[in-house]
Amino acid sequence: MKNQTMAGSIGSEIRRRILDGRYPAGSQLRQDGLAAEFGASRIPVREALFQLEAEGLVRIHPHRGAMVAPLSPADAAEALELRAALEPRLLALSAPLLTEPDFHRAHGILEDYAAALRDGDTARWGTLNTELHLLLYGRANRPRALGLVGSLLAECDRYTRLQLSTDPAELERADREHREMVRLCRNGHVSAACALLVDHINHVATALMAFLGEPADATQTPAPSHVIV
Amino acid sequence: MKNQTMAGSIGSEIRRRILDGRYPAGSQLRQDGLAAEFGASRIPVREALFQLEAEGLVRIHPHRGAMVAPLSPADAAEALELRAALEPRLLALSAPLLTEPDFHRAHGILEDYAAALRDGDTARWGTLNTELHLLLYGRANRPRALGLVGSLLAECDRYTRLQLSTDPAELERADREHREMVRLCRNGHVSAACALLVDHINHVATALMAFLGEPADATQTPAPSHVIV
DNA sequence: GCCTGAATTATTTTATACAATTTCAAGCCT
DNA sequence: AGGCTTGAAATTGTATAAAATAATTCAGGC
Repeated sequence: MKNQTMAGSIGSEIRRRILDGRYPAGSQLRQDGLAAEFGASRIPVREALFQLEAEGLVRIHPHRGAMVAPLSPADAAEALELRAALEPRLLALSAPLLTEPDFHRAHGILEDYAAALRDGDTARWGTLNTELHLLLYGRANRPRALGLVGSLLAECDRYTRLQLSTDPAELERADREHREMVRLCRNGHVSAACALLVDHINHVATALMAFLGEPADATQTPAPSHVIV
Repeated sequence: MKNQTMAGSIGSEIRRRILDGRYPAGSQLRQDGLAAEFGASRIPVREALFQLEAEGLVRIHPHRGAMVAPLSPADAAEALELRAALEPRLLALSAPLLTEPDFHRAHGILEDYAAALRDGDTARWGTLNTELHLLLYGRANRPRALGLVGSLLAECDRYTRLQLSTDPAELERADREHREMVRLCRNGHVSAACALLVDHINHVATALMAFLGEPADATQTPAPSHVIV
C-alpha cells in the first residue's frame, strides 16, 4: 500500500493484530516466530517492534524481548485525559475550515458506522471511530498533535473493544454524539461542538472506568478546574 | 550508563549531538558514516535512528536515508502550543505532592543554571531547563504525558539554542521565572504557579517567533479562548 | 542545444551467521 | 531444607554480506 518497505508493512500488520486482540495484552512477541510467520528475517521485525514501542503499543525490555503493552486502568485514564486536553483544541481550529467534501466523507463514515453497528462488527468500529475523529481535526494544520491523537485513539480502542462486547448501548450513544458533533460543525457552532466533544470523551472515560471496576478518581485525579489556559 | 545495549547508547549520543547542533538541522545522517564513527555495525545505528524518528528529532524517508529534522517556525509554534496545553495540567497535579528532597534538587538545578549563565555555557542550559521542568512534573503520576513533554522540551531546546546566542537577556528572564515558579510551588500557591508557567511558555513562544521573523499568528492561530475544558 | 533513457554508483534494506545476555533448572554448599 | 552458584538452552543483540531501490551520469536521438 503506502509502505514500500517490509518493516513498515510488518509493523502495520502487527499493529492491526494488537488492536484486533489477536495478540493479547501482555503476550510475548518473539522475533523468531514473527519472522517465520511473515516469511521474513528478524531484522525488519525488530524495526517494526521499535516503531510500535514508540506508539506505546509494545514494550521492549533489553535482552528480554518484546511484549504487547499491558492494559491498565491508569493507562486508559491517562490516555483519555490527554485526549480531553488535546482534541477540543484541534476541533476548535479545524471545524471552521472543514469543507463540503470533508462533511461528505464524514457522513460516509457515519453510514459505515451504522452498518457496522447493525452487523455487530466491533472490529470495524474502532477504525471508523479513529477515522472520524481524525477527519474532523484534519484542517487544524497541527501535524504533530494529529499524529499524537491518532496514537491515543488507537490505544483507547484497545480498551473500548473490551467494554463494547458486553455493553453495546455505548455504541449507540457514541453514534448519536458523533452525528450531533458533525451537525454542529457543519452549522458553524464550533464552541458547542467542542463542549460536546469534551462531554463525549469524559463520558467514555467514566463508563470505561466503571466497566474496569475502578472508581474514576482512584487512579487518576481529574484535571483541576483552575487550569483555564 | 543505563543503556545496556549498543543501539541505546548510540541513540543517546546522536540525540546529544543533534541537540548540541553538531549535527545541524536538515543534514543527512548516513548509516555507514555513523557506524564507522561509533565503531559499530549499521544495524544498531538503524535502530537508534528509528527511535529518534519517533521522538521527532530525525526524519526517515524510505530508501532515501535519514536527516536531522529541519527546524521550522510552524513546528516550534506547535511544540510550544502543546507544551502550554500539557505542562500546566502536570504542574497542577504534581506541585501539591512535591517533597522536600524534590525542592532541594530543584534548587541545585537552579544553582547550576546560574553558574552556566555566568560561564556563558549555553549547551548546559537546555538540559538544565529540561531537568527542572520534568522534576516539577514528576509527582503528577502521568508517565505518558511526562515522556511526551520530555520530547517537546528537547525539541524546543533546539530552537531556543539558536535564539539565546544572540539574545542572552531571555536567559535571565527564564531564570527569574523558574525561581518564582519553584517558590510558588513550595508555598502551596499552585494555581499561581500554573498561571506563571503559562505566561512563561507563552513568552518563550512570542519571543521565539519574533526572533525567527515570523509574526506569531501567521503560522499558528492561538488557542481559542472558548475552549475551557 | 536540450531532453530522454539506460547503465552506473551510492545508499538503504534485508538475509544469514555469529556473539552476548538472560532465564531456568539442577546440583552443591551451608 | 534453603539459598547460592553453575551450566545449558533459548532468545535477543550485533556483525558481515548480499539484494533492492533511488539518485546520477553519460550517451544518443530529436
